[in-house]
Amino acid sequence: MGVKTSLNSKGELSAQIAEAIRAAIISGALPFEHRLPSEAELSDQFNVSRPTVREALKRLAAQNLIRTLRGATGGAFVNRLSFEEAYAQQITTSTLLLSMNDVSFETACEARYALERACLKLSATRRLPDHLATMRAEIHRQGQPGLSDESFCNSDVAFHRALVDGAGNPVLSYQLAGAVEAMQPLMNMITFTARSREKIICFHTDIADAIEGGDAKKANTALNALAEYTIALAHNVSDRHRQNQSGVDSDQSEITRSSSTEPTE
Amino acid sequence: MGVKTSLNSKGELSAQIAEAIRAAIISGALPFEHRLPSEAELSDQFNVSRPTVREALKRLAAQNLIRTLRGATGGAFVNRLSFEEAYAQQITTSTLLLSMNDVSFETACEARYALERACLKLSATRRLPDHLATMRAEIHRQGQPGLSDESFCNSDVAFHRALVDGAGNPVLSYQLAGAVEAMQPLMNMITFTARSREKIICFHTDIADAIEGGDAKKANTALNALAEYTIALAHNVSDRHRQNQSGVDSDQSEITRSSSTEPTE
DNA sequence: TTGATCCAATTGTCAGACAATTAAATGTTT
DNA sequence: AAACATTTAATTGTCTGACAATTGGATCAA
Repeated sequence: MGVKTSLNSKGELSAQIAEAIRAAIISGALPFEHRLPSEAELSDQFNVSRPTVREALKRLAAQNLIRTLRGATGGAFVNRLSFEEAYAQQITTSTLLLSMNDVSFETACEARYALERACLKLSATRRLPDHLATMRAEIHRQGQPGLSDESFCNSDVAFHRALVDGAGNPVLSYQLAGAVEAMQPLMNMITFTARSREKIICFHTDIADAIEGGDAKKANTALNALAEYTIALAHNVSDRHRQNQSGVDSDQSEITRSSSTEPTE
Repeated sequence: MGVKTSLNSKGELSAQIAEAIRAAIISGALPFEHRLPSEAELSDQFNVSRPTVREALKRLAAQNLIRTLRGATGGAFVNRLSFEEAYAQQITTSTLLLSMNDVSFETACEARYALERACLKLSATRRLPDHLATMRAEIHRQGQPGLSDESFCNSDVAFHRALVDGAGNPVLSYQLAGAVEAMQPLMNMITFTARSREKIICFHTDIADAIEGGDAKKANTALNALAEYTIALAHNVSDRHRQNQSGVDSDQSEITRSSSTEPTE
């Protein structure tokens, strides 16, 4: 029996090994919770050293494909990708993509509201009392005086999450999580005046009312109004931004310290 | 100047280091194409060994956050996440999620068509001749006799990709790529009869006609019809499937060989 | 100036060791 | 026999030091 697996392709060994194992997982040859051979056995099978195997396993761990446990019964186990993990991955990827490709606020906004619009009909018929309660609660929170911009944006995200989750389709929620959450940094750029908050809350209330009444059409109208208003707000901000902006080129080259760091020596 | 960075938090060092660097990248402290310190310098800064640093870097590489190059001017460079890479990541994550959480065909289908519906309006007004041409070409291809099920599904995906891309919003395309592509394995399970293909082509034609005429409403109607029909088809298949299915439990424990492998000794 | 050669920096890989962790096996006491 | 403490073995996590492979630039010669 061919226990040894040769790798002919080119490139780094750890990448090849990671790819081989990933393919095995995706194909279903390695079922969930299945324990991979130990690092020592793998390095034997692939005829490489243990550090190389470890680099391969770390690659897979970074993609949530496996978890590793220490100890006598430890090892690397095929991870069942949960919706939670998928959400998180989706969000980080979306956030990075947006921040790295200077997507215009208009484009991102358009995408976000277009996607949300897709949920309205389902949400209007299926939303549970929970979702509605969350929406109402967030609206209330948004009306609190003295709420920071960041908190307001967080609440905004929570409101829309509830709206999306109301559709009762986890796949839909997963797909939209990235769109909604990834917008947050961009949203945070907008300094909401009291007046604009008031209007936004008004739109939110309209949406919640429509969802409560099962009126998808009315919800759609309200969401459209919110979308238009948001984009208009952003337009103002970006105009002001353009005026203030000069060629600022930060030249930091040190890695930012993690929260728990201290200079040594 | 504190060159050394201490890591107080718990867990594996390589994970902590990866997280610190990832945070620095996401925060923008490390701009694109910026070269990270060499592995030796990093192991100095974080006060760990080089293998540990390497594991951290491999984790980041697996997430497309950095690339590494060998040689005198080599090193690890902050990678600008392209839409292409983001697509690919999005698709693999979505595919895994669906295959690992036995999402019902109905749920996935509903999500997919709901998302697509979000693009119709934009696509009807913005689509370029290219998109329309692709849609027409794929429709034609779908009508070819003797086309394999897999090719038909591929063409189906291409058709819908064109529809989505017609909206002219890369963020939207990115978000939907996962939904559409991840459905393919599920779609492949359905054996399309000549009769059902004919109907699907009919719906596709209706959609293309509507998009060409800029009639979002008509396109919406056609897409709804297609969605209903697809789900009905799937229902039949899953019913038949249920009858045939008994508890099959494969117990493979070997890692599938990569395409270029051979048993040794 | 051009071309070939050498050099230094850097990542990729290896080997072997030890630390840390964990569950199971073993032994001991009640 | 049951409950508890101890040992043990397996496994991952980390370190050290070394060498190979690669690659751009420097050096030097024609």
